[in-house]
Amino acid sequence: MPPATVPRAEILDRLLSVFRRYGYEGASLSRISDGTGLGRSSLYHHFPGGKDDMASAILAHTEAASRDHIVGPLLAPGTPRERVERLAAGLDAFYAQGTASCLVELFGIGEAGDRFGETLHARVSALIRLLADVAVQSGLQSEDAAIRAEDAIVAVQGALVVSRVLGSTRPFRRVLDRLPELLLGAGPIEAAPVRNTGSLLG
Amino acid sequence: MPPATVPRAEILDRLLSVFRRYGYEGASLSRISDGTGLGRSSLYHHFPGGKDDMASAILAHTEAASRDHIVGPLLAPGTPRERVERLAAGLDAFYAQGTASCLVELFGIGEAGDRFGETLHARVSALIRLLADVAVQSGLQSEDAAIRAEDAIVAVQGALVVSRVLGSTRPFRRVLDRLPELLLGAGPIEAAPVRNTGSLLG
DNA sequence: GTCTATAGGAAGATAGAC
DNA sequence: GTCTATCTTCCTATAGAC
Repeated sequence: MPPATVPRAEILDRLLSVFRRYGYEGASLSRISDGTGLGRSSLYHHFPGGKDDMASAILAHTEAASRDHIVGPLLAPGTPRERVERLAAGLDAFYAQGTASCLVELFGIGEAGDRFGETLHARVSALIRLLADVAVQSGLQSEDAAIRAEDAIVAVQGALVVSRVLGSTRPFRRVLDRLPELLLGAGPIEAAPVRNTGSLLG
Repeated sequence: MPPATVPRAEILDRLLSVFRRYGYEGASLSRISDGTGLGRSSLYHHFPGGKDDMASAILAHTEAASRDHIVGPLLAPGTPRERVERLAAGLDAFYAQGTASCLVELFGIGEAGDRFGETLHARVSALIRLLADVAVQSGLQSEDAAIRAEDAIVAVQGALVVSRVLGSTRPFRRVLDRLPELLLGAGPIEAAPVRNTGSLLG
């Protein structure tokens, strides 16, 4: 069999799916080998540092994917609402319609957390700041924007957890649908949903 | 039962903290032994089935704790708002002010997920139904109540993830503060959800 | 109930041929 | 780049004394 050269990006995609399935600690070299189709030696050829090296490469790889699916849509031209709607579509792709665990769950616990926690912290912080910028550009005040941005990330992460445990992508899809509203507030055309702001009942 | 040197409840608490620190796969018997102060043989004496047995016992143990901190406050007498406020206090205790990972992160991934996923699914589903009941009792329509209940759980789970990765309990505390509003809608007196709880990114 | 000791296997990682 | 073979370390789990 000739050397069926597998592109590095493809290897990283397969690696990520193994880590997403088993978590960092649970992803043994045997499972990684099975999941990627690469033998142990091939794995160590591509990632001399072993699992740690693989995880680092995955994080760098997902950062690139994040630029395509998340940061790009947010920075591209358009109204804030349009950009957030594109972001929602990008998140849908990035998280495989809500079936994929978030990276914090995979690399933020145990020894992996000690090793990669700071990287994840930086990534999440940067994303929150980015979302807050968009909210500010839509006219919200700085403090309100920061809170909404954090709430939006909280909702996305929580939806991934709940979707997984319930075996349904519905929570994730609902959060994505509400993302523009969560981040920017109710739009000018579609009135605020049954949000009971003036009732005197108690 | 002869006098046990360490009460079973205490053992389970220590066990849970080890699993919360390392996750299921990462919690090796050595680490469990260190974290609990029990030798290997003692552990197998208390849990003949090994790690699987320990995790099962922890899940049963947390179900009891859930009755004290979560279900109890929700079913105890009082207005829906009072009950949800008590629930928030119970969640605060249950999740150690937001510093503890949720069980879905620990036991819902990898082999542990195959083994305990159904249990977690049942637990989360039951909790969502319980929250929806309270929302209905506060006057919300059934569909709205169900959605709000799910959103509330999404927010709590997401806040735990984000709080951990940011190294700050603020997201979790903010979600608990907003929990009555999330679940029941804005109250009759304070209508504006705009709330200044401090600067972001701690 | 807890100890020491150890079995049996799987883990991560490496060496050298091709 | 991939293979087979192997090393060391750590793993879960058990046995038997006290």
